[in-house]
Amino acid sequence: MKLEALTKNDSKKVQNKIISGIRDLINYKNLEPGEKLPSERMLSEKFGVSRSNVREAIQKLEFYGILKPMPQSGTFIANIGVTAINGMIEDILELEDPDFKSLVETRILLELKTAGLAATRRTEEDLINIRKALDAYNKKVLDGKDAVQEDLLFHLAIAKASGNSTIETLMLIITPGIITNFEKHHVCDENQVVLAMKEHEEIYKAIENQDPQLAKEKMKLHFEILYQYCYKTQLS
Amino acid sequence: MKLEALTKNDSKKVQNKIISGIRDLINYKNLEPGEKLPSERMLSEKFGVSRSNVREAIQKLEFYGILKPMPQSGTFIANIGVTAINGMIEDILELEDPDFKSLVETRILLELKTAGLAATRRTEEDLINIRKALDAYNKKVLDGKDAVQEDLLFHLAIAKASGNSTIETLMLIITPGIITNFEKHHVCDENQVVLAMKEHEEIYKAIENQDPQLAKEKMKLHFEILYQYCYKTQLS
DNA sequence: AACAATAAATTGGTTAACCAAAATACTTAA
DNA sequence: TTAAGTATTTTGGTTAACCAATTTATTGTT
Repeated sequence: MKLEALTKNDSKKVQNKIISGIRDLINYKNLEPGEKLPSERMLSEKFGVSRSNVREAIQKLEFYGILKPMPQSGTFIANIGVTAINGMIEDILELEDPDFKSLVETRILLELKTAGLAATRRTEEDLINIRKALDAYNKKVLDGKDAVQEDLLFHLAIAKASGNSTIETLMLIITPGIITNFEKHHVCDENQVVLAMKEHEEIYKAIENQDPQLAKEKMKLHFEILYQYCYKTQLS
Repeated sequence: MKLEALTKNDSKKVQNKIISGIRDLINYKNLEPGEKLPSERMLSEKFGVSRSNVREAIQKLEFYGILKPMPQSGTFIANIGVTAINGMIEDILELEDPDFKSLVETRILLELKTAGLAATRRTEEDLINIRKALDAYNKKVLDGKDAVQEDLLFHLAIAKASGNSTIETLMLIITPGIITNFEKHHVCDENQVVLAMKEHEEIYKAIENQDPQLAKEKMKLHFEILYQYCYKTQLS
């Protein structure tokens, strides 16, 4: 058996090792919320890894809001308590790559919400942006070209119009996974792509007329086929 | 006027500059999906920033699934098309820090879903974990101590039982913002904390009995007060 | 001309030294 | 003893050199 490098795999292992090490430190030393983590140099020495590895792990935990590095001062533990940090890190370590089904399920959940919210809160500017995205999609489809991206941008425009920055962020996070899985599963056939133009138009109209209930319904209709593809049952 | 350092602010500006620079590169050079980005060294020189700055920006875009660094080979652009990348980066650059309202709105959306899904899909092991979290919360409350963290862990246990890894990830992402804003707004008073024990119990029972509709209803009830605090209207 | 072998250049990852701001320890003056 | 001032240490951030895997270019052989 060859001694392979497996650099990418290793690097993830190293990062998880550091993250769990930080968790243990917080537990063992019982660091209070708002306290400082040991310095990056100490951590790299303690865990036997490079300082850049430590910095990467810290950046990841920073993304999840657990740590906050302060220049020339130290990295501070978020003021959310030891118990929460333990639970969160435990979950973060176990996080697996999202499967297509869970992506779709989540996307539909978010999209139905954004459709309703956008209908309620959309500004005139939002409307213009959605219209632009819609036209771009139609043009691509009528030219017989692939329009997966334009489709996504139409939906992201609605997300932005929802006035909920958190949902918008979450939509962005799941979007790449959606696109790559779409292409992998060959979800979009010719009929659906053309049908979607009409569905999009109806969604747009509902948002324009500020009818949340209708916008939600039309969005649900729009996702019916995709949902059935994943779950073999109707979208309730 | 003093020439202040503003290191933290600057570093964000630098990162955005790099990210938009990368976007422009992709547009201008019209890099096809799956192609390589210019090397980190070239980018750092082109943008007049350090290579570590470039690496950080790349790591951020990696998180959003737009870039994928390959050791000793290059950083590859996700196979999601130029248009989608443009739209996504545009949004990422404009992303603002989540406000409390949007956090709560999103949390309720996710929690109602996880409650229903957990009721349908929970395993025996899930049930045990939820029970544990529930007991931990009760103990803290009965001891008259703060139990915000234990509360969150109860809800995260339900999220895990939902069997939807994507939603679980999203819950984790919004959790720190929730906790810090909770403390800022002093949302939890004594009455609610005690009342929550009963509500939690009912949610648990519904999940145990695999009654999705009831679980969702009980969860909605559980969030009623918080929602009214944010929006001054009833949770529809 | 085509292909295999080899050498050079390029790549992301890693390491270690350095920087300026910040925190701490120490000294000094009242 | 206390408070102010100063020197030292510690900190995250930055830089540049280095590493090994990879890719590309070159050379050599048939």
